Amino acid sequence: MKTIVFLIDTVEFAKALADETRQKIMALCCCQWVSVNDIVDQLDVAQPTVSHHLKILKTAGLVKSERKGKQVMYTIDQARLAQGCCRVAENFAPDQRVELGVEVPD
Amino acid sequence: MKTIVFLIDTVEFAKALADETRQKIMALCCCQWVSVNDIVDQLDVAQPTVSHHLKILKTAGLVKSERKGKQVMYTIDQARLAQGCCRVAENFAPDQRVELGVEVPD
DNA sequence: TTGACATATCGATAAACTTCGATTAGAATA
DNA sequence: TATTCTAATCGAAGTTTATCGATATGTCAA
Repeated sequence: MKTIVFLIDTVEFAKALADETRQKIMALCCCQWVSVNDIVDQLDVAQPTVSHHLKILKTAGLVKSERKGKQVMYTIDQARLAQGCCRVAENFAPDQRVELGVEVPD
Repeated sequence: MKTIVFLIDTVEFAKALADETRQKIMALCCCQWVSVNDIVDQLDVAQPTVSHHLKILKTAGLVKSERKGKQVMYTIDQARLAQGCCRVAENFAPDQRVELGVEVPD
């Protein structure tokens, strides 16, 4: 069996994170699914701008989306995001112990 | 005793990381002290450009520097970098277990 | 199928960023 | 002190990015 591992590109990862509006959007779709309009309503940003940022986040793999009727719902891909953080730490702070723990079922 | 905690600004942190040349520079000064000229010699980038990037990295707290004679030596502030990674993970992937381990002396 | 709603794409503009040559500032040495 | 070596700053040019209004696409309901 061939195992394909998608290594996160740390530059693309950092670029996706490197904007205040995008981090606000990420904060809104952390731990919940939100529509584009939900985000527009809560931030002082126009709808095309939100769509633009969501596209960047999605391309970088930081959010995932799902259409639900007329709406498109977004949420953070937490596993992917954690993976990116760990990869940056591994690359540039190898002497520190930054670990991606695994949830152990009760 | 008052404990002052400098919380990393995750936007500034990500912006500092969000450039290929800067990540190359970081790779070079990871786990070792290197001079500006060392970096210039190993990358295909002009000296003012390297100084510019080092300044951004330093302002963000990702590298520290020390003058040694004519030269200024730089190295990554690994603790700080790991802290930034953990903070991003805490903010945007709270359900994942990304941990900053503590070295235990033998 | 028509109308209303939600989101994506397009095109333009302004701001931010990267890069480099030229110059300046700082430190060691002859 | 004059010279040389190293790094920082300045100013300009080119590129990338963020933003928004206008418009197109897609989905549902009447």
